Amino acid sequence: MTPAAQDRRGAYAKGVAKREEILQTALEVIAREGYRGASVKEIAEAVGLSQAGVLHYFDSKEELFTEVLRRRDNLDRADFMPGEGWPGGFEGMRESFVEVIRHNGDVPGLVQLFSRLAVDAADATHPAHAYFIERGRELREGLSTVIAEQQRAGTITDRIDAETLARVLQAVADGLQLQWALERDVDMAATMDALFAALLTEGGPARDA
Amino acid sequence: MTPAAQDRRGAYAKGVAKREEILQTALEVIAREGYRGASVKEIAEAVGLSQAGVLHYFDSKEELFTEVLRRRDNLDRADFMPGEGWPGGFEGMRESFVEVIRHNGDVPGLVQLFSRLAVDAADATHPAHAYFIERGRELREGLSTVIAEQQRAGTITDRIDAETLARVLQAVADGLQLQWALERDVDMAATMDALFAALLTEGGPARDA
DNA sequence: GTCTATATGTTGATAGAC
DNA sequence: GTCTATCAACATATAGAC
Repeated sequence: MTPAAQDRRGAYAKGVAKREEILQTALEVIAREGYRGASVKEIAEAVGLSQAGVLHYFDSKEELFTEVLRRRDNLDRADFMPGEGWPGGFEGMRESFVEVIRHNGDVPGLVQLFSRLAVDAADATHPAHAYFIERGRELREGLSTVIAEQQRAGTITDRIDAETLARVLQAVADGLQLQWALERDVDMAATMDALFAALLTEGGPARDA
Repeated sequence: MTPAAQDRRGAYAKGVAKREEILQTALEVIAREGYRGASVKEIAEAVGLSQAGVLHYFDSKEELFTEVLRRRDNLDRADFMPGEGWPGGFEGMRESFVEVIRHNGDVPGLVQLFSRLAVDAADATHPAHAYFIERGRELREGLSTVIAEQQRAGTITDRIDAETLARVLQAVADGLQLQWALERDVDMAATMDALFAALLTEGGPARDA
C-alpha cells in the first residue's frame, strides 16, 4: 500500500522523518549561528548528512529555509489563532496578537529567518514570494475585520481606516522584529500592547482596566 | 601640501572622486538589478574598473554597501531634518517624517539596500551594526522629544509613552518598507500620515484641518 | 599610489556511482 | 537514499606593472 503523496518527494515514512529532522535542525543552527553562518554544509553536518544529502530533499537552500519558516509559521498561527478569525472581539485579537509576538521573543532563529526571507522574497523569483504576499493579505484581512467591527461598536478609534490600521499593525510587528534583532532589550510584546491600549476610545463600552 | 586625511584612504582628489563614483554607481546597479544581482563584479564593470579595483577602495562588499547607505541616509536626513530636531512642532515633524517616506518611494534600490542591511546588521560583526544602533537611537530620541512636548500641550494622545510611541513610529516606517518591497501598490506615505492623524487628540489646540 | 592579473578558499548546485 | 566528484560564482589576498 503506497502512502498518500502529501508532497512531491519524501512521501515515504523514512523520507518524511528525515525531511522533518532537517527542518528542525536547520532552525537550531540558525538560532545558534545566525542566518549568515547557517550554510547548507553546516546544517548537513549537524544532521549527520553530506551537503548533497540535504539538497536531495530540497531544491535549493532558499527553498529549504522557506519551508522551515512556512512550517513554523503555520504551527504558530494554529496555536494562537484557532478557527477562521480571532475569538473574543478586539480584546481576543489583542491578546492573541501580543501573545504571538511574545512567543517570537523565545525563538530568535525564527525571527531572524523571517526578517531575512521577508527581504529576499521581494524578488518575484524567490520561492517565498507568493507565500509572503498571501500571508500578509490573510493577516490584514483578519485584523481589519475585527477592527471595523469594533469601530462600529465604538470601542476603538475610528480616526483611521480599518484596512490602513491593519497594515500599520502588521508593519509594527515586522518593524519591531528588526529592532529586537539589533538590540535584544526591546520588549516587542509590551510595545505592541501599549499601542493597542492607545487605540482604545476613552469612553468606549469595553473600556480597558 | 598634503590634503586633509578625511578618511583612511582616498584622501587624494582623484581617489575621493573615484570613491564617490563607485558609491553612486553601486546604488544605480542595486536599483536596476536588485540587491541579489549586485555583485562586486557587476558594480566594477558598471564603473569601469576591475573587481579588485573596486575592492581597493573598500575592505569588503558589506563595507561598500554600508557606506552607500550611510551616505544617502545622511543626505536625506540633512534635506528633510535640518538642524538638531524638527522645526514646527508636531506638524513639522509629521510633515518631514512623511516626506522622507514619500521620497523613499522614488528610490527602490535604496529601500531594498536599507532593509537588507537592517537584517544583516543584527550580526554584531557586520560593519553596519553600530551604525544602525546609533541611527535608531537618534531617530527615536528626536521623535520622542517632540512627542512628549506635544503630549504636554495636549495636541496628541498621552495614552502611550513618548518613548514607546517613538519606537512604534520607527517600526511602522521600517515595516512599511518591507510591505512596499513586496507589493509596490502600498502607499507608505499615506499610511504613515493616516496614523499620525489618528494620534491627534479630538479637541486638542492644534486641531488638524 | 593606483591599478591589472592572478591565485586561493568557500559556497551552492549538479551528475553519476553505489 | 546517500555518497563522491565536480562545477561555476563569489569574496578575498597578493604579486607586480605603470
